[in-house]
Amino acid sequence: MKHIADSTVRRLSLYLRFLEEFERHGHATISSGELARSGGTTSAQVRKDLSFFGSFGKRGLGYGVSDLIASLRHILGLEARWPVVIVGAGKIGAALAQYRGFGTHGFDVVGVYDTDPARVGEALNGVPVRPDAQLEADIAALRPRIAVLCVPGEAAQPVLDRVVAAGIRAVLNFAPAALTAPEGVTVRTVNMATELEVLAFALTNAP
Amino acid sequence: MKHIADSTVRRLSLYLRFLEEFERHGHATISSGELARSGGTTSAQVRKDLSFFGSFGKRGLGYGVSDLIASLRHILGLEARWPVVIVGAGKIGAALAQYRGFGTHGFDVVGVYDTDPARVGEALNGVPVRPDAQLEADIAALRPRIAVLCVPGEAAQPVLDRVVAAGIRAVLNFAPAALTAPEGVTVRTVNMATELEVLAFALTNAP
DNA sequence: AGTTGTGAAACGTTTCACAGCT
DNA sequence: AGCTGTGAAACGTTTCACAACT
Repeated sequence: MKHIADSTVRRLSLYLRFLEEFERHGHATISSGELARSGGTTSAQVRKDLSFFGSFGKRGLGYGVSDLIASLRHILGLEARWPVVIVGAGKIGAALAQYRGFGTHGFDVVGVYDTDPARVGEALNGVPVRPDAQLEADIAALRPRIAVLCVPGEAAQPVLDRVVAAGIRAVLNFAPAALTAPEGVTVRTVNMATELEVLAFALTNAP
Repeated sequence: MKHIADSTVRRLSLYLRFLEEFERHGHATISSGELARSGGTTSAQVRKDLSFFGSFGKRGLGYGVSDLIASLRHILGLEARWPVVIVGAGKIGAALAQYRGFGTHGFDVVGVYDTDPARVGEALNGVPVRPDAQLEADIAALRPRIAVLCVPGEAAQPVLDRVVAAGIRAVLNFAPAALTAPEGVTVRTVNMATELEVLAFALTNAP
């Protein structure tokens, strides 16, 4: 398949959110224009994004809401559930482990790991915090496909290396660190400092 | 000034992180190539990013680390501290309020707000949780420039409208909702579901 | 010799505009 | 008549390559 832009995939995810909303409201069809308005983009952009994967609409009518939901779930790889491990049971890790949205969107937290013996044994939303030393064995046994890193900045690269060695190929990093991973491993970093600095820049250079 | 791409601003923030690291290690100068290697980009990209704002290096030598730190802090608007309010003292809001990185990067949490009387009065990292009804009055009094939204999805748009009406022009949104704001208001949304779905897509379409 | 700063070229993404289908 | 799907055009971003400078 032709390479798909990151921005396109992010918009597909957004479209899916709105379609689910539309379905709850009982709408059966939707046009690219309506979808665009919800997502802050244009109708041409919506049609182009979808066109990379096939044609899902009916000319003159628009898209069937539930059909398009099914197509998007297929495209995004959401037909099966994804097991996830969270590494780090500090404030952020614990908050994420208890976030209901994980489960409702098809992701299952199968383990939370921490080096602090005081935190091990605690149960977060039904998932027990396990010793960090167990990480590799559990990845081998439970076969999670995604790791979420919520460790201190200086621990992030070593933990990334460990989960990659254990077979993980997708990582969501909340640690304040820029990470390097081998080819074939996808890492997305959410960095609070960068987000705030982009806002500070916008405010500083406001009209 | 010519419009600066979002991607450029994000990289400038990253460069600043690395330069601070370099300074702690006692390095006095750095070349665009070294900076690029740390940040996962190219030397041409580093030079181009900086060139939008002026010329900060010495040909044949590279950049003075502390000079470039000062320049980047100036460009990003980090010479004064930025007061911030956090709306929502649930798991994520509380975790953020206690995150030390806020303070060390020049942002001061001046208030945390929640509708739940059980949470009001609690102190998070020295900042008391105040009643949601106080939000407008406190924004008027304390003049924060940035609001961080950690409320449930359905509350996000109403809260955004309130903080905008009260004078806020930059918002970091952790609520699972796509928000619309008037011209002149910058909103950045960090959406867990989207981040995970981008990873699921990458895994599904792996080589 | 080494590295910056920057126009020009290459590349990628978004928007346009319309043929084609319902 | 109305809306999709899509090549082509416009636009934006990154990479190249080299003159300018230390």
